[in-house]
Amino acid sequence: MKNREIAKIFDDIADLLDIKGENPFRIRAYRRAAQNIEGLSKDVSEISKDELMTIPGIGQDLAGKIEEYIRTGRLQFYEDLKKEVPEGLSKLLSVPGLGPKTAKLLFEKLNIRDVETLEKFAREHKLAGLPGIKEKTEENILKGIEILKRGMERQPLGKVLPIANNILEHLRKKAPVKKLSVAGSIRRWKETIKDIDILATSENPKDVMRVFVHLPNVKEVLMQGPTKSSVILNEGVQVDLRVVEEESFGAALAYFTGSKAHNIRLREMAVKSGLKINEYGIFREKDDKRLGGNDEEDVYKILGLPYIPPELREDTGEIEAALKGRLPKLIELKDIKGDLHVHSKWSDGSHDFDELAEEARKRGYEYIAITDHSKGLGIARGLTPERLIEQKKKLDSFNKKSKGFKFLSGIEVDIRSDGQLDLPDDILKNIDIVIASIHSGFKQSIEQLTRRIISAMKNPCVSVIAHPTGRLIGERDSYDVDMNEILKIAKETGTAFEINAYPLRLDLNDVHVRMAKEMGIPLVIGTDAHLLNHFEFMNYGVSIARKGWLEKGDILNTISYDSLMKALKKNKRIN
DNA sequence: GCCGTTTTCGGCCCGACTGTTTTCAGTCG
Repeated sequence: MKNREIAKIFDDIADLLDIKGENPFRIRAYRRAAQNIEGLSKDVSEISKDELMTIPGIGQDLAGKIEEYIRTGRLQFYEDLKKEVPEGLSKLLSVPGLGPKTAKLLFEKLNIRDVETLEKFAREHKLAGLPGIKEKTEENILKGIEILKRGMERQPLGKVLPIANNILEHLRKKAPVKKLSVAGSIRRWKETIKDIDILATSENPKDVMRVFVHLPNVKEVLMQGPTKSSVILNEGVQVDLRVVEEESFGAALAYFTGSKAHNIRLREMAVKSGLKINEYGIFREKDDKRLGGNDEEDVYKILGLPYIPPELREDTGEIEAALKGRLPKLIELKDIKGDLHVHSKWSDGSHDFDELAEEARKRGYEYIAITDHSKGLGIARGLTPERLIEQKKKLDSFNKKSKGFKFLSGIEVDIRSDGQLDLPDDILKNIDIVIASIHSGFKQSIEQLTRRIISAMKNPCVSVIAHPTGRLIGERDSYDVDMNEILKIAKETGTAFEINAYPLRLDLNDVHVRMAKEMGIPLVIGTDAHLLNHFEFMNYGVSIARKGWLEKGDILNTISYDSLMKALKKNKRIN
């Protein structure tokens, strides 16, 4: 899978061209191509050149460049460009508020080519005096470097979303708001978030802003105006609040939800039909007559499109699908009939079966799978064969007495570093759902890790591979696996893949989910709950599924207990 | 660099804010 690598290179090229002051549309072409390749649900190295050119934003030239990179492992154009523009220079662009023009200026006039030097010069007031730069700009550059250093760039959704919800609740209670919504990447359920965007309507915007900048966890007010205010919270996240007119709420919501690429496509379509879209509404170009904008649906309807859910708005084919009437009917939380990844007191979970059953019933579930760790994870008090058998007996007797709710006996069995499972087959074959996953040896080579997972999938007892890439967002990168290869084998073995809904995992991610769907691999969503309130994470799992274009029928735990048990047996090829 | 029932060349989204300016460039979303 070279998709990420190539996307990164195209993005780098865009940065370098940007600094060179190249044609902005050429730069945009590279960025768009990068984004579309990253979001691609196929392995680029398996796509012919002709087919590459059918990807939006990839033409003759870029298809050739992709081919060159796959064939030779390098891209001459990129190498030449790096010689022309010093490498560190593009790092300057990661300083918020500092763009390509300033980076170029700093390099040419002062030979600044890294952030450290930039900070030194700014502190010593050596930047002021350059054209367009005075004291205030120096200050802003230092502030930008500060933000960069504090790692305030992007934070995991799982950390930011609860903060955003708290703010919404506070504003609803304390401020004179009418309509109120989160927008931006949170609303699109991106896995990492740069800042929290909130949109409101009010008859008294000033009061709303006053309440906002006095939120209890505000650390610094960046700006405060009648329609827009920005603050930084103690948690290190920036929050922007915009108050708009009632009649513009829909247009503004669409606008501030993005993505930018999605918006650009919509506006291009609008222009071609003699229309204009901005954050105030949708207008007829010739006489500026306003056609709509109160509701978000207006924007799509007037363009002749069905409503596109926020999770899909990434310009990764959703507009084309909408035009053809082929948008998926996305899975919803209410479709989920049970959680297939739950830990109990028997290993490192905190609750017994009765507590878990009660919580599950409260959420309207028909079943949950108890999937404790296996013995290899000593630290989590993993189950020995004996304890697993004992646990299954307990669950069976619970099920006999229970009406309308069932436990699946399960296990999250460790895939050892040699690819062997941590428990013997003659034990596993009697368990309803065997989830295999990796908890050690992350540093192995891509070949080793891929082989490890494949050998687990080839074991007929294994129904599901859990958190297949092992990442913890913002803490630990994915380990190296050949996802394309693994999914191909999954297709052969009938193994399902998990969307682990634990907010720091979200593993598979949306791109892999979509890839799995297109390859016909069954998926399950599990929360990996260790506490009762972790059941709440199902929301994240469903959203990643939605972001991966999944429908109800693509997820196994949307079916009834009986059908699920049948499906698991069939997948395991055991009669 | 991409793209096309008006086009294979000449277009390519839109607006706000900031800091530097005296009409605008740079950056951002």
